[in-house]
Amino acid sequence: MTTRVRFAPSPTGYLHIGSARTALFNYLYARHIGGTFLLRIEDTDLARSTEESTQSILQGLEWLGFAPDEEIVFQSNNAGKHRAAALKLLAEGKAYRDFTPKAEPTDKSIKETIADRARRNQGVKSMRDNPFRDLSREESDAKAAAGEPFAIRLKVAETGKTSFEDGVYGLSERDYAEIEDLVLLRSDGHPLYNLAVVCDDIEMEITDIIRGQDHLTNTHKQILIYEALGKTPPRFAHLPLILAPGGKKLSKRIHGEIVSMTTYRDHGFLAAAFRNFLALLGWSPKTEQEIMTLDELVSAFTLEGIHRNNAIFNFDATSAKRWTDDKALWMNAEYVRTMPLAEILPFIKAELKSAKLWREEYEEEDKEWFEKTADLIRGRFFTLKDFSAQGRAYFSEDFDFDPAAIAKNLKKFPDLQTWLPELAERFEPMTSFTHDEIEAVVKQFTEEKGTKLGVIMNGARAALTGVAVGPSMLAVFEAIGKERSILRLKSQVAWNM
RNA sequence: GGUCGGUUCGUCUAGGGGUCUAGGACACCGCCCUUUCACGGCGGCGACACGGGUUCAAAUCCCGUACCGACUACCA
Repeated sequence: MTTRVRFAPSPTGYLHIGSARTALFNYLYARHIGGTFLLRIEDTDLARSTEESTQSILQGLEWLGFAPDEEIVFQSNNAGKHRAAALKLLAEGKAYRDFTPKAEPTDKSIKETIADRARRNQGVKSMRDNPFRDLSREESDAKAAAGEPFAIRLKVAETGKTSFEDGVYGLSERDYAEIEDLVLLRSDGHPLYNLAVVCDDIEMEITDIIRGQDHLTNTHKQILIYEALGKTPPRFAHLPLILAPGGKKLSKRIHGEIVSMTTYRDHGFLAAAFRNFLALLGWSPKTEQEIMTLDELVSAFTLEGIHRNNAIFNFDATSAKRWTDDKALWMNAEYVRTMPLAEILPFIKAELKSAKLWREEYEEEDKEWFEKTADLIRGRFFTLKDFSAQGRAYFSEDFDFDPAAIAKNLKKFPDLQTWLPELAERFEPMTSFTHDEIEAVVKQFTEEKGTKLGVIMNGARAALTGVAVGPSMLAVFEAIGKERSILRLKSQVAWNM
């Protein structure tokens, strides 16, 4: 039997970082053993699920490169089957109708209500004391026929325990006494999560369920449903959670866009880099290699490398520099700088296009220049956005000057206001404008002025690129070209700022 | 409250009885290189939650405590 795994998000928000990692691990696991990777959208919570969210999740997955091997399953389409399964269990006596009126919602938070109730029931209430649990079939049928609303609950045995071997957490056992007669079907006829998941996983022939650790205790309930349905449960593996700094839950409400995958795409992250970063959160190849291609991740991935403790996604919302995890940023920079040029070129092109800096010549007569320049400037970039921001001066005459760069490299040396235009004049007669020739001219000029090379070079950098950082200035002159260099050295724009 | 799980540098992690004066990465700091720099090179700072056991030997095994987390719903 071939291995089949699924990623099953509920569309109540965008694809967040924890879900993205769950998708990644499922994907890596499937590819590692030549299995099938499936996607199921768990949209049974009609009140919270939105089409917009589904699209956002799909976009996130597409960006990361995890295309499902078969058609996407929408859980809401299977409600009829889930209902039928509940009815079947009812007919077989494995479930019963509970005529207890639905509890009224309180104004307290849901979590608190649950904890309160649990405390109150402590040592008082048994999990099996539902008055309708042992109602005779005749009585139950009669009440139902009379139109009394009811929910269908699974009849959990009095004694015994469920147990399974978790792929990450090891043996997990739970006494039946700890598990209530869970509701399968609501009184309004809607199936509940645990039933829906089990039914769908059976129908999709899922063999391995890899999901967040928050489902670890749910697993016991689900195993009970598998058993009632007469099916063998699949293998389970639970993943540690990804938490916010301080060890708190990472949530959309308090952490905002930082948890959304689309944020990273929109901030110039390379999917390959983010994937790589995500893989190392909660999993380790147990080697010292950290930069890994997808193929390397696939072949190194095993459940044994997954941790049992939660990981923290580290960031500082109050800092512009650390708006997201340092390591994610570093990883992306590493990819931007060292990826094979041919692989990153399409991404650079897309970035320039969206910034309206792309010119068709870059693919024709200026192809060589473009590739050489892109390769030159990426050495100090962190994200794709840098190509259109810090790198803007290479592709456009309309670029901004960084005030700090002007102050530090230009205005601090007032002589430069006349020197730079003079240097431009030295460039004018040059027939070959390349590294060695430029160096000779600039050095000669520097000596004549009795100043330091750095003063001229840094001043020129600010004038030519608007920023204080970049590659070797000789290479910059070459990349900007003779004509544009001359124009920018002569320009007084920066001086008037 | 109960059940279950977790706890190695600030963060991601290696290590699973002796090789640990605990290794790597990010961040931070310093030095070097350099025309600048957020490049590169070298170095530094920095952790086994706590308390008991077991053992010749414990970061590693056992117990307890603390802290964190999940679940405890006619949410998913």
